[in-house]
Amino acid sequence: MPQIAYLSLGKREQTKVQNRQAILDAAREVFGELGYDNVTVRDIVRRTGLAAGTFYNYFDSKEAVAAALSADGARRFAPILKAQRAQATDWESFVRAAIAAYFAFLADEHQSWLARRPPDEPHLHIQGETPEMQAVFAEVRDCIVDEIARGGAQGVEPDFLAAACIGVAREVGDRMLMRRPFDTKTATNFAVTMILSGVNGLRDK
Amino acid sequence: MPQIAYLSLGKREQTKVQNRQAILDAAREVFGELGYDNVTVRDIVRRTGLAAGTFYNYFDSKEAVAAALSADGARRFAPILKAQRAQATDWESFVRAAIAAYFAFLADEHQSWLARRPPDEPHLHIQGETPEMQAVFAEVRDCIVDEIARGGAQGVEPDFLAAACIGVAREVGDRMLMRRPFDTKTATNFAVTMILSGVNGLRDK
Amino acid sequence: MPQIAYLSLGKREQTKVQNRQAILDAAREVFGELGYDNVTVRDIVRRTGLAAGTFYNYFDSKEAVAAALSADGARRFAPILKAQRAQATDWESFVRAAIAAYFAFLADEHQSWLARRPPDEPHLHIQGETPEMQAVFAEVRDCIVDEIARGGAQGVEPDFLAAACIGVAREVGDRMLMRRPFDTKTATNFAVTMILSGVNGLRDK
Amino acid sequence: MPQIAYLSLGKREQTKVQNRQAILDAAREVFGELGYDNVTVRDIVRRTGLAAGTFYNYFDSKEAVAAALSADGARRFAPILKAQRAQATDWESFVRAAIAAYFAFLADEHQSWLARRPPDEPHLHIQGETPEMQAVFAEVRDCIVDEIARGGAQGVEPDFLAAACIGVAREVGDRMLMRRPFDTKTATNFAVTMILSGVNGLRDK
DNA sequence: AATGAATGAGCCTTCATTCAT
DNA sequence: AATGAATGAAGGCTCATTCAT
Repeated sequence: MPQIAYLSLGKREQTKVQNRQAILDAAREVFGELGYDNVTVRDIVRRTGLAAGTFYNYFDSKEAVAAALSADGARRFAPILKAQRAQATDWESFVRAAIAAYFAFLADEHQSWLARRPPDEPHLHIQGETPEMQAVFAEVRDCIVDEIARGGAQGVEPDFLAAACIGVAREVGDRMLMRRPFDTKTATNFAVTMILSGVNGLRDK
Repeated sequence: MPQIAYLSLGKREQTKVQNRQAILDAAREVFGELGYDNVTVRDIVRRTGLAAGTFYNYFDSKEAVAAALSADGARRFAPILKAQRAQATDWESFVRAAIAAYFAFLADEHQSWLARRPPDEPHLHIQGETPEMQAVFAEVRDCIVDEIARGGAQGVEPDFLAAACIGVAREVGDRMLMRRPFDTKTATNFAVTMILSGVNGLRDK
Repeated sequence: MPQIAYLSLGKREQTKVQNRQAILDAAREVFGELGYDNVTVRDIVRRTGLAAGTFYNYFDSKEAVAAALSADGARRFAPILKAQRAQATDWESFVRAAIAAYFAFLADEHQSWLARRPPDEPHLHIQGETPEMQAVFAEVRDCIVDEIARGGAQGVEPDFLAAACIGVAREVGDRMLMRRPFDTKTATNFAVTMILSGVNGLRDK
Repeated sequence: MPQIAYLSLGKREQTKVQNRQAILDAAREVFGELGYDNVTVRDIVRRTGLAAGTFYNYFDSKEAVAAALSADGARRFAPILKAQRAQATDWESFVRAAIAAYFAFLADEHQSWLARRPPDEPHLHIQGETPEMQAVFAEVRDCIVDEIARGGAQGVEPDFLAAACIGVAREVGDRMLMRRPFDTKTATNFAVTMILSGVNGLRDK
């Protein structure tokens, strides 16, 4: 018997964890490749190499997997966002913090995703709308709306502003992912400047 | 017998055109209602009242219908965009023209879509990403990229700028559609101000 | 074009009717062989030679087929029962009429069923509880309950009596089917005498 | 260490017996609740709290469990039937004894089954055709056939008579179970009178 | 051309059964 | 022995597509 019991897992538990992770990984992949709506449970299990029925030992449905990925994305992103925001004292630094966090997460996510791919695979279009990215995204949105409510951009229609910020972050982020290497700094600068200047313009009006 | 022969179609051709249009209309509807990915060929055919097999006399697949709708959207949008651009003499007025055209088309499309619905229908979620809207969207993107290339926003990373413009337009546009009545003017002002100020900020840097 | 239009069916309609009948026939068979609960939709279509999906052009589910068979059984049995009852003036002749009708139907049903079988097929256990037989059965039961209520067997617990009659008819009927040739007359005599004497015994008590 | 060795079982053997019994009990329950055909091995196992695989240490399949239950039912019923028959000196008392034994067992079985249920459970349809009940039933049938063969009802077609007795017993028995409280006496009187009078009528003929 | 039934691949899900632990 | 995850064969059902009429 292992001495540090709480750290060791029996072989059974080990494969269980591995399988669960394999399913999540496979799901993340196919969601990215085919788009969430087009993915079938079979697509997911096929990629894991597991048997069809095994999937249902771990998740009830495709939706359940998506929810798990969502939660996972949010869970991993939240600390990053939080850390960045901790340093933010004003609206400007807040915007920079949030955007930077988002882009960092985005880059990291795709980096690891690319790393897992066999290098000779043709060109694979990566779709942005995976469940976890949506979750991360929602978090940023909330964060911005929150900050606007607190007066970060007084006199500006909050709904539209949040939407615009999201729009800039999303599209510039996607653009950033199309270049190698990922240059989060440039992208962040661009997006932040654009947003802050834009807001100023709106305020003056 | 029609008097203006070069405008008339034989009865055969006439129904052919009608059927084709019926399929396109039905497709537009169900794409809007169920979301492109969730729509089946059967959904489309059911709404036309045509027989299942007839569909294949006109289109090869759902994708083909989507492509046709795309083309249609672009075809209807192009003149609008062109007219707006014709008046634009500088970068500012160009941006305003393009955004205004996009929002106008957006509002019009949804307006007519809503009008076609029986008014007592429960709550119907409108899905934004119909094929034709994507096409319209792509056209705007091209237009912006084009203009940037011509020097509308010198010194600014064109890729990112186009992306940012698109992001703002798309998200603010969606937002606009959530309010009744559709207020294209406010939305346009917002988006245009945001973009122009943003670009100025980027230039100064 | 055929002259007697209302009697002719296009080839399409013809196969449609044939297929529907083929499904019903196959269903009757497998219900009899495997027992209703054990039968799958696939069992039914397999026997027809049709494709899996074709089944659903005709019926929504196994239950729907069962209902159709039920209705069919009842529809074919009702006139027989009615005709027999028409001659019945008293309780005795009514019982005889009902039992005779039931046995006649039973024999006929199995006769045609046997006829359809290839003669060299091994020995096949026929299960009595097909949906249509249940329907026929229910009709007889109603009929008896009805008659008892009208005073055919005064002083006797109607519930139990109907149950007992049904029990005798059912079991003796099954027994009859085990012999060749089917001897409905003997079986009817037996069941009727048993029931009538039994009822007399109950009355005297 | 147990004192009375020949009666005691090692702990290993003890749980073995217990598990086996747990499976049988669970099976009896679910067979009664869902109907034999609808029950899956998983249903049985779930109710025992044992692991899925454990089931197969005791039985090969659902059918094997059913067989065991059958044997069990027969084993418990046999002494009752035997005791009743011991007092029977003639055909009449034999019939009464057999029917009474059957109804008593029937009532007892369902009584205990009902008792085990939580009283507030909605409405639960009790399915009659559990394997053990079939076994008990078969025993009665054999018993009757046997007795007829011995001359209890001379001059009457034995096959049909046995069938008729079975039919009456089965249907009246089912009827009895539909009323509360179970009135075995009335049911027995009814069935016995019906059968004896019926037989007399057949003999006279 | 239009029709609409037939087709069969493929999806989701359940389940009996096995087997490594 | 007990465990419970893995397996893969079905089963119910839908759908794109074909094809005889």
